[in-house]
Amino acid sequence: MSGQTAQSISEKEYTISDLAKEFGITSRSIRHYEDEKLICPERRGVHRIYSARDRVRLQLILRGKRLGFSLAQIREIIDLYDLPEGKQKQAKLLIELIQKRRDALLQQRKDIEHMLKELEMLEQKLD
Amino acid sequence: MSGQTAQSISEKEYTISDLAKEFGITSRSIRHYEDEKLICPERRGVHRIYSARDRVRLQLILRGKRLGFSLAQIREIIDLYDLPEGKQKQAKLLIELIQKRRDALLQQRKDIEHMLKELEMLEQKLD
DNA sequence: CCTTACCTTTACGCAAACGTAAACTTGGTA
DNA sequence: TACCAAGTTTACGTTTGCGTAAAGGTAAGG
Repeated sequence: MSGQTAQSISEKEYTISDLAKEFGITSRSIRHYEDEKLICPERRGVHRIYSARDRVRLQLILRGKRLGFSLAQIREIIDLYDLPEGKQKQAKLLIELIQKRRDALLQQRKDIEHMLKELEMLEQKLD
Repeated sequence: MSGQTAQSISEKEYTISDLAKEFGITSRSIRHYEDEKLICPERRGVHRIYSARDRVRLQLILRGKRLGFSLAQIREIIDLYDLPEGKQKQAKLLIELIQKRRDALLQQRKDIEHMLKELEMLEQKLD
């Protein structure tokens, strides 16, 4: 076990390779996401310590990647979640962003339905 | 109108810029897909002539792109559609491929549902 | 024949997203 | 205390997916 000595449960901590292994990526990738300001773990000395919250961020990043977003786009989206709870001044701008995002996702969902049907037909053709 | 003189209807032909305009991409991209063996239009002299079938291929390519596949992956998928109607010898191998493809798509669909819900919540937060 | 609009190939350029090697620090274990 | 696995930074290399000239061929109209 790594990074688990004696701390309040549910406030888990992770090393970079903990997360790398869990999500099947390299440490290099995770550091790269940090370079690109997508995640910013605590430092204990020089070592990176990832919180449960950081882990969730990483999940969001990977989900975004699976959906074909660029890291820059993913950062935009993630930043939406981190509104200081009071800064709704730019709400209108954000709504537009969200709208666009949703349109793209709905298109993707259509694309997926299409492909699934076509794969199904292909499979039947192969009997 | 371009590339439309007097030919049997439903056997339409398209120039490269016809398709580029229709799908909102550049001719350069289409030629690039050809370089990568994703599409292979007829040549009339030196000019490319795209059939209705080619058009469909291009649609498949773009759909694949929207889904985040690489051109190489898209070629694999497209090649599945072009089985010489008799070569089901490797059917088993193909079924595996299809299975994997479907799993990835189902995962993506989940991802999209996730994101759509979260975007919905975000939007409500901004009232 | 000349212009104009569109097509062609060739080839170098570039940003994104890491891979990879080098060279060093750190913290737990023998 | 000496060691070793795992962490760190720095920096250059690689692949993918086109962009973007450069330099010219082609087809139709005037």
